[in-house]
Amino acid sequence: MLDPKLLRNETAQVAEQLARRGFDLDVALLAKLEEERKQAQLDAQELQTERNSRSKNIGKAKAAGEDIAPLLKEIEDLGDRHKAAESRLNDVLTQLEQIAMGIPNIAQADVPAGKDESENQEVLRWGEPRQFDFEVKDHVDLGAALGMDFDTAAKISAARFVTLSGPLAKLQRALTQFMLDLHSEQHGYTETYVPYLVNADSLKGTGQLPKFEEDLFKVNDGEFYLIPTAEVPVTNIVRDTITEDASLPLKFVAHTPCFRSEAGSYGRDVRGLIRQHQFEKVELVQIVRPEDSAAAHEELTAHAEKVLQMLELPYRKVNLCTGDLGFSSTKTYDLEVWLPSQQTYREISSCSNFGDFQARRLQARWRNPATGKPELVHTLNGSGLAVGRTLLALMENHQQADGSVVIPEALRAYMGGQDMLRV
RNA sequence: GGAGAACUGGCCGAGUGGUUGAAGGCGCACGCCUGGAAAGUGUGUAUAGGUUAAUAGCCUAUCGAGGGUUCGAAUCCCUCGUUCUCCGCCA
Repeated sequence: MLDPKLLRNETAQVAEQLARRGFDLDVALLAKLEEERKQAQLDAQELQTERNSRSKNIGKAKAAGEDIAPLLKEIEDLGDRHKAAESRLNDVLTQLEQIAMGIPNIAQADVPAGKDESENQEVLRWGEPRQFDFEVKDHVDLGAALGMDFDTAAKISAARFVTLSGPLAKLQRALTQFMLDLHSEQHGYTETYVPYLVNADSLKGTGQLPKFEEDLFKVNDGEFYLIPTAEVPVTNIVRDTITEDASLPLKFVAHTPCFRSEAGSYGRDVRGLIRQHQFEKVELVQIVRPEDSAAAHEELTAHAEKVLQMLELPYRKVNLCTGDLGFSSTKTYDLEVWLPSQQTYREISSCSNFGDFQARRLQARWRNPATGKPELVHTLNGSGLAVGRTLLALMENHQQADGSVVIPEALRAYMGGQDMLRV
């Protein structure tokens, strides 16, 4: 959520900023509702004040043993008037709230303007895509011989699920362990275990609700939702809390499965592991002082890049343009790994700085020693990395002519010293 | 799943319908006292919204959350949540 004061007082500038990312703010409607809100609030408060003072007087009169009947008669209709004023106020507030919850974050100044992903700005490339002297297979073909089975998963559940068995299942676990160890031991994150079913308040806090409900799996009639990313439970650790200055920054790393309905993506990436209803991800989350968030964003992205580097996977880093930027984000770097089978870079990590946007919804604050007051923190997160996509990227990039897959050096300790997945 | 008890400010804790945003204590901040400290002592010590040039003043809300009763609710009623105890079940 944007700062309501900013939205109120600087509506024109906010609208201009939002237009940059293709969001059309209804300035006139907002101004009208704001005017109504002000009047309704004034009315309600005025009646409230009167009721309070009248009631006090009745109390005094009663204590003094006077007859309070005439006093009661005087304010017969006050209650109704007050209720009416309050319900008017609530109507307006609800409308304003709905609008506010649907407004995306404002992009930082160095986010390139653009309409869609084609206008994202490449920041850097790391590693050389390997030249193969044989015909490359994609991970589905490679996986068929190594224990990756989509048909069995479809029988058990549906399309967009997978079963892994044997060495591939172990490799996925090894990747997860490797990432968790790297971030917790080398990068200063606290390993964290969180619920995979969350309530609606948590999803509102991080911005998935109310706007993106169709992307989620709903459980038990809406009592819970399956998490689409660990960002939700982990960031919500600080919901409704005031963190002491000395404790900042908070850095969490969590491994969780992620569940996405993929409504609206029918026909896209139907083959293979790229787009699944259920996948594993290691997520990095940072809660920082506002002035530190830009630096933290660079740092967090570098932590995710480190994983790709250690796994010897070529990638590029892109600064998402305004049109491709996520709803809650002020700035996002995507890391895209090279996929030989597709001869292109595909997203494997998304690292975002949300500014105070999530913090405001979460009421996540810190006590600023300079002011002594609770102020909103900044929140960030990034995949470090999406494990399923890492698995497929590793298979494809490190495949051999005979269909076996070389295990990168950094991972071998997690595979009992094994250096290759043999067919 | 069943039965019972509880939920008050940073913490502890008083308060069963009337000037209670809330006694008292602890903690914290500043001052006095002291050679310095402790003790003692004085003052202050929430969050959010509105109004405003103002983090001045004023108004409003907030005693787990949401509804209700009432002129008036921390106090009465209902629903929900959380914690604790006992029973059942269970990895």
